[in-house]
Amino acid sequence: MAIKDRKERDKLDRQKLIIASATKLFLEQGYDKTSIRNIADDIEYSPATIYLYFKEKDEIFFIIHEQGFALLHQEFQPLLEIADPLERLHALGNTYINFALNNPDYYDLMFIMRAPLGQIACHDKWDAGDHAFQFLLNTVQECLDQKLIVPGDVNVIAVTVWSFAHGLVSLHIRERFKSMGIGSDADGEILKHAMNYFIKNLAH
Amino acid sequence: MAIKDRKERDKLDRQKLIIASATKLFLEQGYDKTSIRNIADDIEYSPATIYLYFKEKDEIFFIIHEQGFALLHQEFQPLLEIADPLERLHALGNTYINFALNNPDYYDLMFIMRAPLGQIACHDKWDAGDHAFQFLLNTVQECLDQKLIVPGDVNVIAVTVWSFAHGLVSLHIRERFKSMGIGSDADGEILKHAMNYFIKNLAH
Amino acid sequence: MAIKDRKERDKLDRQKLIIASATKLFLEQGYDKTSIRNIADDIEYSPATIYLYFKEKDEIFFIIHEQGFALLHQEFQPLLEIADPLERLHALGNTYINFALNNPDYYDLMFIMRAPLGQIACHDKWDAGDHAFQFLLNTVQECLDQKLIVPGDVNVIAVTVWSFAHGLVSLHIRERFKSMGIGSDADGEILKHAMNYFIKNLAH
Amino acid sequence: MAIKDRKERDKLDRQKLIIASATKLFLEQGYDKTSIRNIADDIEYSPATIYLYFKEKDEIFFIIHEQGFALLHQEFQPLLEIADPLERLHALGNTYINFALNNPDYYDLMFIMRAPLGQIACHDKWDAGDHAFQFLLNTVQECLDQKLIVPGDVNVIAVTVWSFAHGLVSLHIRERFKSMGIGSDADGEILKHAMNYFIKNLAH
DNA sequence: CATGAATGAGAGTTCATTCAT
DNA sequence: GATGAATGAACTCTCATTCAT
Repeated sequence: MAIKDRKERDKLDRQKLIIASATKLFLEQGYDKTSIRNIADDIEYSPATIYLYFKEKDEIFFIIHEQGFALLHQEFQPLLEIADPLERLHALGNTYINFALNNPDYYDLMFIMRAPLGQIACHDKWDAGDHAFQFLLNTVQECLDQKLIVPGDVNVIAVTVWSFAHGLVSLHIRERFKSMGIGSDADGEILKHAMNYFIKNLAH
Repeated sequence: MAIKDRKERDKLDRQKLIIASATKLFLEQGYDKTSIRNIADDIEYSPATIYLYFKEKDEIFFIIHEQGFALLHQEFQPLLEIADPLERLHALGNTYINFALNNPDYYDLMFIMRAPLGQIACHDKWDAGDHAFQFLLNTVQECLDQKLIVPGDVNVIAVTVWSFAHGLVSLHIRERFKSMGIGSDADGEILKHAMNYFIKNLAH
Repeated sequence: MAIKDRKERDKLDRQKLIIASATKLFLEQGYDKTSIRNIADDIEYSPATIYLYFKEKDEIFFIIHEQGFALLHQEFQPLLEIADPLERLHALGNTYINFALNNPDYYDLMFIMRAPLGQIACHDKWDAGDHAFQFLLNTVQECLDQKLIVPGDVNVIAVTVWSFAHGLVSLHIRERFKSMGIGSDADGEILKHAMNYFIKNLAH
Repeated sequence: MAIKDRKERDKLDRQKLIIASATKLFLEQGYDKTSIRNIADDIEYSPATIYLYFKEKDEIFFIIHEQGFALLHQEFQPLLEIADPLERLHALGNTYINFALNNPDYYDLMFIMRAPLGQIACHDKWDAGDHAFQFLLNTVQECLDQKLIVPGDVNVIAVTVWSFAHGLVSLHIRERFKSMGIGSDADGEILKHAMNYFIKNLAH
């Protein structure tokens, strides 16, 4: 039994090793430029070995995808302790921006990239996302209940908030602000200012 | 003369054919995965033929880009006649959304896709984009001057507006609302509602 | 009749035009890098036009080949007037070197390049070459008759002379002296010195 | 252990196979016209396989080059034992000719073919060549010291000797003697006679 | 279990050449 | 007579993937 256990543990270890390397490379170079061979070289195994643990390249990236959502979820945890829902909403926005700025490649994979993933995965994949959106919905609902924000349909408002935040960071990540010559963007300062302005409006 | 004309027309037609196919494929598969061969297969010409009309792959991308901005610019024209700046701002947002919904391929290419923004091209290419952003800036400034919106830095506000609109349509285009199970999105109705809510907030 | 004549003349003119351009490009860039399209662009005709005058690329280069031999032949003419055969032999060597240094691409095509030419051409092509070799043979024979050089078989001696001269210039043209770090070669001075030494030996 | 050894041997065998094929094709068609595909077809492997053994096309060429020089170097070894420098010089010439006649493919590659002499490679590659030339220089110098040959600058004389030998074999290899109708050349007899004559002159 | 070896498919690009007009 | 348009075949090189060992 013990032997079997160890073997399983070994197997998991190597899976983790692969994912760790893949994540590293992916975050460094992006999806397309991360090849199976790169990963194999990095972990000093042969490319064929990787196929013992994962069916195909996309499967690896599916896992990275999930990790991204796990990470985002984790970042959201401290927010639960903020009592005031409006304040919590604002913090949510800032946390979202920070996550995107600190993990642009995760963000890209999670919210921008055309998914290279098989359909089957589709359902599971978004559990984490759904969860996060629920959190947003709840917070907005609380704000509405306490009349802290301009009244409206809760779904519409949640979509508004998410869209705004996503627009901010995705234009930043894909460098459309730079193209437009919007200056102080490099440090992401303007993103915070915009978020402030947006929340101020909302709270009216 | 007539013959010459027809030939010119034919040539333009074939250019358009290539561009149309390329646009479709770029959108469907992304820039990297769209090969000259794919395009050639799609239009049922040989790969070499494409090089008779375009110097290199990037040139095709560049032209599509430009066309997209030209089209957007055109859509913006009628807005100049709206006297009230807040009303104009609202119309601008709706026009932007409509453009994105009607031309998701162009929109993707112009504002979402990561693509080799060739150095030389970079400047010219964004003239159109700059122009559009200027238009937004001016409108926001007028709104501020007439105290129609919550006061703030004009750049921050413009970025806020653009980000919101971009977030809306890009989440829609990349089907992240669907993934989230946000229902009535198919018809894009929710986008309009969100825009209404956003503008109402702005106008306080 | 006159019309027919003119047409023929026109045709020849255009052939010459093509050859002139091809020669220019060939001498500038070498055989492989000279494309039909280059030539067509240069003479401002379409590539297809060139095929009205020549069956294929090689045919053009066959003619250039012939021109090279004609040119070499021409350079040899003045030597006929040198009465002393040894002196003539020396001058022949120097002329050969000069021809190679002044027309390295012709030389390459004539004496170094693996012929890309059809077999048929083979016979005619070398008439000029034969002629030149005859001239060398005769001169050597005269030297022998007048006991001006170390005695030996006339063919062997001719081969010796030609080989030496060819070795000199071909190592120079293909830059093997440079590779060897033989310094003053750039100006070709060493070639002349070697020729002097060689002839001095021959004359014992 | 044995297994590992065999695998290594197999690997080397396949490298040799590629090199052999490449050498053959390079010679037959020239560097430019020899494609990786040609080589792959010839050895009945896929083009991609070749890249498992060599990083790029140039590397193959470079290795062939080196091997050629190693072989030539080896052939020169016995000559060191010849005490008389003039005799040694003569033997050197004959060895050079024999090397060229026995390995026309290598010779072509080493001394005739035009090929992209990659920058980095350039230095190392010619070490062997330099070495051989040094050997020639030393021998000539000894001949001069012992007053066995016509006096002159040692560099000039070495160039003279090398050029002569190179001229002989390269005209032979590229079949310019045949074209000229110089008969008994097939067996290479005339080359030896020419070498004899040349040395006799030198020794005067 | 791990891998060395291999490959088919595909990338962008260029070229000599052909043919209907 | 001249050409615009087109193409097949070729190029070097990379990649995800497979399979015998």
